[in-house]
Amino acid sequence: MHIKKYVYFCHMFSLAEENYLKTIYHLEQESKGGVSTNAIADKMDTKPSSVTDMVQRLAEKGVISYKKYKGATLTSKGRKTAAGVIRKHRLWEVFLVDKLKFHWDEVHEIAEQLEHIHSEELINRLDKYLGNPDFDPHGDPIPDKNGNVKKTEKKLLSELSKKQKGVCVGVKETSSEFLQYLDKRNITIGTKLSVLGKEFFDGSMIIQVGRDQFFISKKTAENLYIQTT
Amino acid sequence: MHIKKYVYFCHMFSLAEENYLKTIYHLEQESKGGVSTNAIADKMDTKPSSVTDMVQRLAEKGVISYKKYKGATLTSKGRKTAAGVIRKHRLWEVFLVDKLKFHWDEVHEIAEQLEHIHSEELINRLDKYLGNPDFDPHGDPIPDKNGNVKKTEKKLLSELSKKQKGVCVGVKETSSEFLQYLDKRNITIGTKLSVLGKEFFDGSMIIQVGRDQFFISKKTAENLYIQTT
DNA sequence: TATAATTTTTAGTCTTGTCTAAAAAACAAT
DNA sequence: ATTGTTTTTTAGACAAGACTAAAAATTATA
Repeated sequence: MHIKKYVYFCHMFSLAEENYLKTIYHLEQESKGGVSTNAIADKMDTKPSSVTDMVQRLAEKGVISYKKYKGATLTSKGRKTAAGVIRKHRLWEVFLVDKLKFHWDEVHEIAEQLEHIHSEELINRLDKYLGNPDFDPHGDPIPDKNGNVKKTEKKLLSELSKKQKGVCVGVKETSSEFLQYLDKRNITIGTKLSVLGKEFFDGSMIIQVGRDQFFISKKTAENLYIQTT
Repeated sequence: MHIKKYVYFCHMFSLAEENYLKTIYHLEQESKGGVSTNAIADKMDTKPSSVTDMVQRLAEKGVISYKKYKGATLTSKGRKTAAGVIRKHRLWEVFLVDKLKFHWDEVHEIAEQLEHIHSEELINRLDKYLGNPDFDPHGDPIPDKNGNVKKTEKKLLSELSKKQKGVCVGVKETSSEFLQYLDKRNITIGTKLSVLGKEFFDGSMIIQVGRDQFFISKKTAENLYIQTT
């Protein structure tokens, strides 16, 4: 429990605050309405009580709106801050893959640290140096300087039905286990694939990639973003 | 005052700890013998009492040796850790200047943040990407993976006497005021210069740079490293 | 609608890293 | 050798961010 003693006006956010904002940003997109305390705690691997505490302080700072028991929502100021952190994360990922030749399954944790480096000038120069990329190595869009993301109409592979074709444009899950699994099957951003069959009872699929055909579980299909063609 | 309750064995150092180690490393080189509490406090802009506290905890962790009232000295483990931080700092500075085209007076603060990113793989790849540089943009040597620095026989400009010549190989002071001052006089790493005259009573000098001749204060001369030729 | 289960919040504690004020040690000077 | 000054250390407090245990609010269930 924290007792508020002084009001302060600093526009810099701590590492912990930035992580909370980022998490709330992501959770907001998945589920409409306020983001619940437990959902945040789950995603951040902390306890709900810690979340309540922080969320109340963030509300005081004006970056989220929050009513007790009703969950949290980002204000426009909060959303912009969160998008800024995500922008940095994704730009650094591009740097790590394009320039330092890291593999796409190795960059997440390092980018988690780099996203908290504070320097507007740095990120602008990095952006330019990388050729103003629109997507990170996992196909996620990079927010612009104002925090805007152009949304693309992508679907989960699991939403496609038999005979539909498309291009892999991103992954939802970014764990190295999953990414390495995709590598073994030669699936990466830009890979063309088509659905040969879909099983109703377990959601599994048979897909074609190049001249290979193989089985894909529901879980896999729910973590691959496709742009249908 | 901190009470020690549990012994722990983690080999990761916090941001604050890394900064203390780095500071002690630098202070050790300037003055022989243990580094005093006040010296650390001065350099880090903290209070001596905070230093005592931290220094005692660092001693428990085995990275410095410390006797009450006698100052602190890095152990080999501590020195290696400190050199690792400095290695990262300087490699990032090279990146910022060489790749992102920052000016040498703009990189210090950003590198202060980047030096705390934890990833061995990252720094090895960065090193390679930059062409395994030996010196940072200010002429300071970059420690190798094991924390060893090859020492060069450089002198301060203030140590030279009339008619001696040399090449600027580094700066001691790295404030942007000083670096911008040097820029105005076209002095940078690699600049050849010669001492035309030296005034005894105030340590000022007349030097030649290219076809320009100008006056230089004692303070300036004490912050420029020269390799005599 | 009353009760049970779940979610969320409060209260209190802990750790790291900081601070101030005061005590103690070390150094300087008569 | 005693006194004074400086340096260093101790003691106690505070803030951020986390935790546990318990209380309160909400939601689900019968």
